[in-house]
Amino acid sequence: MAPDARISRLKPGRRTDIRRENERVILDAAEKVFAEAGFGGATMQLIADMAGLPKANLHYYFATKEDLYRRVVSQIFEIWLDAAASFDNAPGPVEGIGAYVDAKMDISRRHPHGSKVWASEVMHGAPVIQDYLETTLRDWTNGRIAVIQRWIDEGQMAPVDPRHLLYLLWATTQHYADFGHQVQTLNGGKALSDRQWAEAKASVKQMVLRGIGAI
Amino acid sequence: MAPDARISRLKPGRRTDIRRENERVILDAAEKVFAEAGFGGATMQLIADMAGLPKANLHYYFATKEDLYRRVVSQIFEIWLDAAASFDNAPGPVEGIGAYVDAKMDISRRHPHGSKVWASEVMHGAPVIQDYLETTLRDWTNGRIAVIQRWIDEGQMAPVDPRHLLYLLWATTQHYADFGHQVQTLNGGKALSDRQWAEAKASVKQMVLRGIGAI
DNA sequence: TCGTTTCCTGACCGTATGGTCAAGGTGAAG
DNA sequence: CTTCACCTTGACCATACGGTCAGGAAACGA
Repeated sequence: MAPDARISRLKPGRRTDIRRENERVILDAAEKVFAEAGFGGATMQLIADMAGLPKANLHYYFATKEDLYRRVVSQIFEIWLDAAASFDNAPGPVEGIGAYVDAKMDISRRHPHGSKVWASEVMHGAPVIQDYLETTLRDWTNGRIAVIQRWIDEGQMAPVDPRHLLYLLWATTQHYADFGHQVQTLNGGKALSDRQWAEAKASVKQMVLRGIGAI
Repeated sequence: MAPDARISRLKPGRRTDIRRENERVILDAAEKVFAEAGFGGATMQLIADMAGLPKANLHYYFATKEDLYRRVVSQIFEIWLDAAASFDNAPGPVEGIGAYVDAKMDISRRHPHGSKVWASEVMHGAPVIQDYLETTLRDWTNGRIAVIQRWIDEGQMAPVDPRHLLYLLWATTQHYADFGHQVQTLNGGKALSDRQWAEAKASVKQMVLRGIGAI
């Protein structure tokens, strides 16, 4: 309201830190709760408890449950896109797809909650991120299909349907996050060790690269 | 109460039909609603509307929401196990895994709701079917691992880790159900045609069988 | 110190949900 | 027809949920 010629730039002071830190804490808690209980099963009270804040405080930073959920999903999509970059600038499928599998497996290990929220969102018909699917994801997919097709044309891999290859990659790498509980149960109830994660990566890469005739 | 020497066996009369039919209608509606909204997001009212029955009638057949959910999940597990039979009595991986992929892809197409409910259940930590995971699923998995290992020992396929092969199979085939909305969006918003389903099956089988060195 | 903005939170509210119940309807056996 | 077990359902209840709000505390700038 007060007219001021100078653009008042926010110096990173304590106030800013408070907001940023609280938003981070709430988003982390929300991601976990949404992943474990689903959107419908999650309650603001549960998220508040997980974040160690009063429920009313959540509504100070995020107007509604939907807003909070939207932010969580967007955050995941960003991570997803970052991994997608591993695909680019690779001379061939061995490097490109190999790096992509590595990146996606790392995400499954480091962000299992996020992966579950994403899966849940898509399974329920993508009510929140439908526009992302139709724009960003579609464009990214078409771009990658072109790259794969080029590799095929160059004789670097067998002529498989690029689309179904991408689905196989997405499905398999995300399985270790989304179905992590099942994987763990079948692993004697113990979470995969560093060694087992490395073996999983290697196995997936071997099967995929061999499956497309790249090795 | 009335003492009767003869065991009064229920002849399949109209009464029995009513119960069976209503339970079927309710279970079908519940499967759909649970798949679309998740357990927490599903409401008995929604299921009742979908089934075309008053809500109170649902509670006549199923005491609680949890009971209804439990029945839905069990039903899915049965279908899942039936498909697993495709694996057996195959002379080698081409026939065995080929048939298994076919069966699982068919399930993804015919029972997408069931697949989503199962996925959701596992993602949320399998609160209801944890015992199934630890008994039936674990036994089935170990049995199949033995079969795959035998094929490897016989030189019918490359020495891949059987466990990760199973995960790849589960993940990929179920992807077409669980992420069906995403697949459809990337297919121009149209559901896969008969032809496209056949192509998907063929692509998956080709990549997998080649990936394990069976073809 | 004072004024202003931002942050915090206990108490509260309207609504929707899972579940109950009592009263009535219905099919079929005797 | 009578009887009885089974089925049906509108009305109701306690609870839990998302969201609001007023009033106070804390963090700045001047």
